[in-house]
Amino acid sequence: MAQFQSLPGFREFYPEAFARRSHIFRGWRRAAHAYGFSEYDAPVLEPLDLYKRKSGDEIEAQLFAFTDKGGREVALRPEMTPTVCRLVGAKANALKRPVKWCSIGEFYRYERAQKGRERAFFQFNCDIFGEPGPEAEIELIGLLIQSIAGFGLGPEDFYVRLSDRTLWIHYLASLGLDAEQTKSILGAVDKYEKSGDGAFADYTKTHGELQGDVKAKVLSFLGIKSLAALEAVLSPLGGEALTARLADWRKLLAGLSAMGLAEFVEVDFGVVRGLAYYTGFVFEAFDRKGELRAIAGGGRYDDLVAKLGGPDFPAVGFAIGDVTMGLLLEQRGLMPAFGPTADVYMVIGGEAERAAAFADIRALRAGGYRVEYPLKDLAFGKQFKAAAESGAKLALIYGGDELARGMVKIRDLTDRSEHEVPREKVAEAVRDCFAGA
RNA sequence: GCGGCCAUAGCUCAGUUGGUUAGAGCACUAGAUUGUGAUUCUAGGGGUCGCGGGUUCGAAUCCCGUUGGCCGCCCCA
Repeated sequence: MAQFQSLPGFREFYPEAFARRSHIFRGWRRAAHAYGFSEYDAPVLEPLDLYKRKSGDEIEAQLFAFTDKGGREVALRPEMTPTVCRLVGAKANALKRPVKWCSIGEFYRYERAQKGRERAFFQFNCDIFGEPGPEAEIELIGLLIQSIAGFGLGPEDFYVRLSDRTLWIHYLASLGLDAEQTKSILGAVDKYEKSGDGAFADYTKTHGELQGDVKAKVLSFLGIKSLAALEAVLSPLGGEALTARLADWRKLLAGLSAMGLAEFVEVDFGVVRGLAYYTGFVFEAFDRKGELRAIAGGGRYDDLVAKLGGPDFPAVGFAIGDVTMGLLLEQRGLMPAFGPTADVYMVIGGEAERAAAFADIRALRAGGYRVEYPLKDLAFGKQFKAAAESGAKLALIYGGDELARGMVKIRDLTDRSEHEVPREKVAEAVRDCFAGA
């Protein structure tokens, strides 16, 4: 038994697990590439204040935070958003807009691990800066969907729930609630799906019982699942801002629909996102069966760049976690099989033939083929077995008989056919075999 | 931070009312096999039974503690 174990919630990636992780990363990068996003990265260790500024002092309890040898208060990054806001804010005036950036990195949160949540995890972060209108949301949500659908998942597997903190705040104000009450109600809405009526306990404790009709209206608003229902509730209230906001909604939904993504998107005002810094549209992606944690979450945060010391710079972004994403792909059988993979396996007669094989092994590898061979002399039977297990299409046989005649025998492991070629034509023959496949 | 369940080989698990040197399958290594494929047969390596303490003539087994895991609560950027 190993004397040392990894820390709780931290993951080790043996080759098979690493292959799964790479598969996920590749899928994300493929999507981001297609959508024209540029990849960046930044420090894993940041000043603690960066997170306190954004989320308040309480956040420290959820962080891997400590004082470094220079007396600096630091924290392992729990998320990318504050960092990317700093990066963008520092060069805001020099960046061509819209700024479309993405990154894949590991994040750390000092929390109890449970299904779909670890203390160390990877996130794919995508953000668009510099575009205040819903055109940015169309592009970003399009990318979010592609980043999940690209693995072979369809609208029957996952969907994006779309909501709007701006409209929630408008609506609660119209019910006569002040800013503090609004904040508290949004907290309750966030919990409502899980906790039911108990979600309002915190509100009741600080602000007293909600009036019966106000509560009924909140619950009814929370249940809105379509643009038509939204308009029916809000249109009577009138007002320029509200009218403009509803126009944004129509634009967003029409855009996503025109992209052919309507089946992936559902209006759902039960979503508000826990964090208060979101300022407009918010959204979360879930598996359709509702068995897993959220796959992804995001929204607009127009005030954050300025709050962290930059200029006013509108922004909208999302993050997908690797843990839930991986669980979903495994559940649906969409993780690729893992195994050693070679294109060519060299069967070597003995020490004398090894030197000849080495020259061709190097040449084939330089040509991009994946070539394996036994490191030590093995009986032919073992070598053919190893060749089969390596997944190679071809076995090149460097035997004493063949080499004496200046030939190499090529065995196609898929159909067990064999033919001989002159040694100097091996590279060419291999190329032909793969070209014909 | 709080609660429930769990911990035996790399993996999946047996292990009798507490009783001699803790087992099986899979996986791994080697041989049968000195020129042709996933079979078969044989052998081998691998365990402080999570860790520490207690009860007992004797503990993988019973008790306490602890660490870790899974699940839930809080939280979820």
